Amino acid sequence: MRDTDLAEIRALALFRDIGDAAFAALTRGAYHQTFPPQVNLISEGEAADFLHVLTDGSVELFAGWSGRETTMSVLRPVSTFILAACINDAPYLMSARTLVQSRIMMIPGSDLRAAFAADPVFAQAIVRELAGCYRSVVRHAKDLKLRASRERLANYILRQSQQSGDAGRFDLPLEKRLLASYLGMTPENLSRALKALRDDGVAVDGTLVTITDPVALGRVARATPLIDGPEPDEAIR
Amino acid sequence: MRDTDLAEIRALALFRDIGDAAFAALTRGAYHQTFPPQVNLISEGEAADFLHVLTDGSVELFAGWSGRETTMSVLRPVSTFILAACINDAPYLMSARTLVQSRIMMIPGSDLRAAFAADPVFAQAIVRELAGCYRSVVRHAKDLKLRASRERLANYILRQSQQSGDAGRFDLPLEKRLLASYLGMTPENLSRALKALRDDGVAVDGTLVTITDPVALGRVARATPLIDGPEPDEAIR
DNA sequence: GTCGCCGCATGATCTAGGTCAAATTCTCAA
DNA sequence: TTGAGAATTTGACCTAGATCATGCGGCGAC
Repeated sequence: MRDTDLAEIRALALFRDIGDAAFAALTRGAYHQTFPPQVNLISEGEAADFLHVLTDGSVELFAGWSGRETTMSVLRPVSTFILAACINDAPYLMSARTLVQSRIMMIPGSDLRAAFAADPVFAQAIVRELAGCYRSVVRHAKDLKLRASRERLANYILRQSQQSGDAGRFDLPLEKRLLASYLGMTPENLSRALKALRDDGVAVDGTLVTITDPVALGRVARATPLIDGPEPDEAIR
Repeated sequence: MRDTDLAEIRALALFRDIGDAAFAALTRGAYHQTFPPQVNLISEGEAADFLHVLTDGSVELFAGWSGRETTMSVLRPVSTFILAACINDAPYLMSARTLVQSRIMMIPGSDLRAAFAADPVFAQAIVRELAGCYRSVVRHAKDLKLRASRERLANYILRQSQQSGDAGRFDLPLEKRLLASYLGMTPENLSRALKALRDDGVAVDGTLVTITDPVALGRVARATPLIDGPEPDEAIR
């Protein structure tokens, strides 16, 4: 593995404070690979063999049932995924695929569990990461159960705008059909909802979203930190 | 705290394998209290001060937004809750209230974090517990996003039946309005959905549910371990 | 008992959002 | 540049499930 890659990974909250020995043991057996777009990295139901760390690109976590499929999360660098399955040595509950060309480090689950047992500082970092993932899904579930689709969209736009520097203007970081799936609606309905939000201070041109009236949009969204953050999480950003 | 209580708690997966010193440190500052029904234990947004362990009774985790409210989970003994908020020292994302008279042990967050740092075995147990909670919410989210309400109900009935010894007959462990909220539907619609399932092998009389035709019900439910378990989790059981 | 409340069921109606189909725009490779 | 296929939009329509209103039945307070 390249030293520059290692340095970048070392800077992750998950690895920042652990001992050099533990870090070396973790990365010794690890792969760091580049994948083309649309590559299936893992499929739900399979055994969890590797902790994945996305260092560059974009990865979709999704799940399917009975011919249907839904986007659970879209990850940006630098994030870890499927930590929970890996820790518990359980089958994945979600599948993962690259959306664009992506670099991903894969750490063998056995190494992960060994390092976890050997280094208390690493254990602490793992727990923080896991707790963050947990809270992120809880937010997603609350969003789905408590809000109508237009409200979810309005809040998504506000969150996204804030994460892009709060300039009131940003590019959607994913295809609209995936955003629709993430928000729990159909692409058709997302299209209509975006048009409907014109009256509430949102202008859309292709992937460029502009918030023309933050107050009006805020009235629709009624954002709350208990659903919309801020908190470091692995949801779409 | 009574010795019998302590023994029971000690037997929890979370505490089973930790050292006596760590366990003593954890329980020294802990309370073990009995609460009447319908008592608010915690409210979302508040700071997380205590890890809660339900030792007897039943507790509802719920969340609200903008005048709406939804049941996220209903806990049975013995379960821990709000571990994630406590570990991260972050605000609760969910509120909790007793449904019936309940006994709950509360361990100060500071003690929890101290024990976590001091005892690697405890740290490992915490991570397992957290990973289980995470996977439980992911299942809930998949259930909500991938299934129609009747399908969710059919699967709930199958899960519940299995957890009650698979006799094909069990008592609903919660009020129907709470079940409806947990399943993401209105009480009216739950009532109709239960009636509709008569054609698919389910008979309901009050809180008593009887599966008269497991094959037919299975055809509707199309259960999968990737949503419906089995896995120790903190969802309704 | 019986009064009043609450959980639940049922019917009538409404609507958010899904489905289907067709037109339009975008992407990208030849 | 051009053409094929995909993404998106738009319109027409439909349905799952919400809402509203009413009635029933159990249960606790008095």
